[in-house]
Amino acid sequence: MKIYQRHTWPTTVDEAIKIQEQLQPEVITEDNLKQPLQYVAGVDMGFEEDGAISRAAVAVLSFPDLQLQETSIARRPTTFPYIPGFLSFREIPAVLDALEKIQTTPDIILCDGQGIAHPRRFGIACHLGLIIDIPTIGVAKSLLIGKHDDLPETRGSWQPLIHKGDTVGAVLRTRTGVKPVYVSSGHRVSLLTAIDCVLRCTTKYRLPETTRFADKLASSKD
DNA sequence: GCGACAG
DNA sequence: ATCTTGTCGC
Repeated sequence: MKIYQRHTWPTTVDEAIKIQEQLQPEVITEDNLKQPLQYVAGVDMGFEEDGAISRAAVAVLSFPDLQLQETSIARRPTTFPYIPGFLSFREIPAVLDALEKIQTTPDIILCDGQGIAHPRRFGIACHLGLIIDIPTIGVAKSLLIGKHDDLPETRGSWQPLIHKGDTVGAVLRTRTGVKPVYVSSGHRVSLLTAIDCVLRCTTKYRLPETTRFADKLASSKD
C-alpha cells in the first residue's frame, strides 16, 4: 500500500511532544470503518544487534476466520530510544516500511501498545492510524496510564480505564483466569467496537491472533 | 520533589 | 523489547 508521511521524524522529546499535540486533535474515536470486516492486521516489533536494528512485521488475516493472508517484514536502523509515552517514534518508521510492501490493505489494524490510553491521548495506535488513515486499535499487555476496578475472571468481562476523569479505554479479559489486556481506540474505531474486535480476534490465547502471527515473524531470526 | 512508566 | 530453564497449575 502507498503511504503518505505526515511529518518528519523527530530527534528530541520536545519535538515529539509538539507532533503529538499537533496531530492529536485529528484522532477520531468514533466508528468509521468498513463493515463487515474482511481483513484484519497485526503489527509487531523485534530488535536485532542489541537494539541497533528494528524489525517490523505485519500479518494480514482474513476475518472472521483468522487465516493468514499475507505477511511482510522490514528492517531499518533504530533511531529513537524507548521512552514511555513516545513509543511510536521508535517503532512506526519500520512499521511503515513493512506496510508499504503489503498488497492486501487491511480494514483494521491491531497495534501492540496503547491508543488514546496515553498521557496526551496519542499512543502508537493513534499515531499509526492517522498517518496511514486506516482504522486502528491499541491492545497493550500492560498499563501505561489510568486506573480501573477489578474485573471478573471470565473471558469477555471488562472495566473502563479512567484517566483524569476520562474513559480512555478498557481492561479486557480475553481468556478466563488469565491476566487482562488494555484496549483503547486508535483511530476511526470506538471503544465498544474495539473491544468486540479484539474478542473476535482472540481464540485460545491471551493476545489476538493478529499480533501473535506478527510476533512470530518479528521474533524468528531469519 | 517523589514515583510511575506501552515496547 | 531482550537475556534464559525449569517449573507450577489446570
